[in-house]
Amino acid sequence: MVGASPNIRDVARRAGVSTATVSRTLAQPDKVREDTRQKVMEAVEALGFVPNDRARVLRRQTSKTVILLVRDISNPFYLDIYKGVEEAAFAAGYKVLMGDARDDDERISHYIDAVRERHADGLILMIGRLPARFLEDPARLPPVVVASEAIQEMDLPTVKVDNVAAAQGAVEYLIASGHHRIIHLAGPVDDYLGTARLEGYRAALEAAGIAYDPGLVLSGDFSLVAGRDLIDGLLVRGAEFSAIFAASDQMAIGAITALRQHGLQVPKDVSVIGFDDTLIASMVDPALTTVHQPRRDIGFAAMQMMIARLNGTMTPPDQIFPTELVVRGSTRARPVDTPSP
Amino acid sequence: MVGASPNIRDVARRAGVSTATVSRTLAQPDKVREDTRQKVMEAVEALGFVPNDRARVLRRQTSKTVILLVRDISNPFYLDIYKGVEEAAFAAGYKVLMGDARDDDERISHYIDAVRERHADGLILMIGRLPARFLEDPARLPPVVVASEAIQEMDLPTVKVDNVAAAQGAVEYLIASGHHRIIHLAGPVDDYLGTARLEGYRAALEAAGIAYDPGLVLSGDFSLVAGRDLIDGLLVRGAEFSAIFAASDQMAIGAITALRQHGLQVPKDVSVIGFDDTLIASMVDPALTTVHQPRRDIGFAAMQMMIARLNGTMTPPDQIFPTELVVRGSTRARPVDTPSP
DNA sequence: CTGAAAGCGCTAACAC
DNA sequence: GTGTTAGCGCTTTCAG
Repeated sequence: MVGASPNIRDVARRAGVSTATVSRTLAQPDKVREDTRQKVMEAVEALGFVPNDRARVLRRQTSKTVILLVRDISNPFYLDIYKGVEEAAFAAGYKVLMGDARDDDERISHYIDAVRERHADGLILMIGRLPARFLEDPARLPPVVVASEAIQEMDLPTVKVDNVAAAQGAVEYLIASGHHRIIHLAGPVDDYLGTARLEGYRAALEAAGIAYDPGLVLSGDFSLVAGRDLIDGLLVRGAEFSAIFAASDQMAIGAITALRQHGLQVPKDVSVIGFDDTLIASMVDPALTTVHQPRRDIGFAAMQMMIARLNGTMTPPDQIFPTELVVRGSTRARPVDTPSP
Repeated sequence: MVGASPNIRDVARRAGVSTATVSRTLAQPDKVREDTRQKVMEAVEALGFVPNDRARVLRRQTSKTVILLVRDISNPFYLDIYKGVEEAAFAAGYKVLMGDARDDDERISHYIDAVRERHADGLILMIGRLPARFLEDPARLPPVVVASEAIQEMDLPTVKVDNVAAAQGAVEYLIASGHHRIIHLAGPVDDYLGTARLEGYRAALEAAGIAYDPGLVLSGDFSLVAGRDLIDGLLVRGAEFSAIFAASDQMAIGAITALRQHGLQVPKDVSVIGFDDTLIASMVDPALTTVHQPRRDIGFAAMQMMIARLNGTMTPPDQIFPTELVVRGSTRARPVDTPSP
């Protein structure tokens, strides 16, 4: 329908100048005489010229773009991270694209290759593992920064919170409230995030002299559905417990749904703690007690680290952000004076 | 640290062939003799060569990439749309990138320009408006398909549901259950989605002989926070109503939060209907009555339409998908026999 | 089946 | 201040 879009030569011809002048006018207007600039801009406007960024990138050898690869785009946890990344990126003239790994090796490879194919200059990873081919040969990795997660087999620049301490704090709070049989809805236990929070859970138990019962630990993928199904299964099997510590708000909310379906009330019958302090945590009923993470700050710092790497400044040191337990309505003390029936 | 990545010439040199042969080996292996191919592949492997896609695109004049631009990435509604788009894209060898418009003209322009700069071949819009410069001069738009929404001023290929009928059906259900004073939490009323659902609301009222009261219609941006704050404001002002029809699940859930904070119960005191049937609708308590949209199908169809456009096949006709009212626990009949106090 | 060479659209030296 | 020219890395005729 529409004719092929104009290129820099069309503009040059129309303005009666060379392509170099057009390029200069667009990039450094002050290096061009007033009337020349005028002519060029007129031609640009008339033709609706937009420089072909592919050609520009090919020439400049940098795309000023970064890809943010997340574990599961449907977890709202990543949204504020994204915003933090974007803020830092924008300030430095970078663009951000977001990709969904869905915990799938093929997809992960796909995005890593996208960077190697020069679609982007760097990759911010929010996933817990890497396909074997990259572990074997780290030279194949483009510039990478890990945010919130960690790749256990490799020493990559990382921005995160102290997940062990955060989890331990949450579980200690439950124990201090009189709970002893505490379920842990863990993340995938084969990667950092899952194991770190599980470790915190175990540490709190140990500190309180409570024996660790593997039967109380269930592993899921941080999603609503996982939380619901795991707790449902547990209740069907007749397990007994008075509290749940979930490794994400999503799993916590899913768990509450399952508890309700079995006629149990939160926090009257079961106390529940989540992780992340996403927006929905304060909107559900009862509002969720959860571990707050400074998501925006994490994203911002990760992007800054990325920029430092890209600029060749030596690898920046890892950064650890603080967390905070936000107590809301989904937890309460277990009445100690009530004798069991 | 790592040396610059190898290019096609490095591979050619190492394999002792021309760059053309390397290119051919990678693109059409069967057009190359067995032993040549072997030599080339060995060199590729040894060097860890990944073709620079920017250069390839520059030469081929097509990027096989599509950008999906959504209104607000934090609304889970878009996730299944994205999955549908991606499925259709993958089947046809396309990649999908997702951008967040945040209802902001500058961001919208940014993404449209990204396509015009050849980062992508086409744009799937899930936003309700376009910056003026594109309305004035449609030739400036790259290949576009609109999904779920509509740009009122322009006749663009569109995939959506019948929003008027869907909204009308939901409100008729409330009326049939005995509700008369029904709040409508509308979307932005200056674009298609907001006005279409409002129109359905009005039509249902009119059909039942209920006078339209503009004071019962509140406009928000489909978000959780908007739903909560609008209903909160209403209750503070002492408004009376027995039901709410929200233009999104997010607003409905936010509304329920506000109702609770004012001591009102759902559905005992107020019935609530949402729109979209997102995952969370079935997980909250009470589960949300809502209008189901076939999100995945919408996304899939939109991408197929995009591919048809890109292939030059004439502009495909618009597509309308059916919706369905899913009745759950957040609505109930208003007891008619109870005299008002 | 393979190689030489042109060129995608742009930028950056280097001249003038 | 502006033009000429080489070339970013790849694909694709066109010869051979």
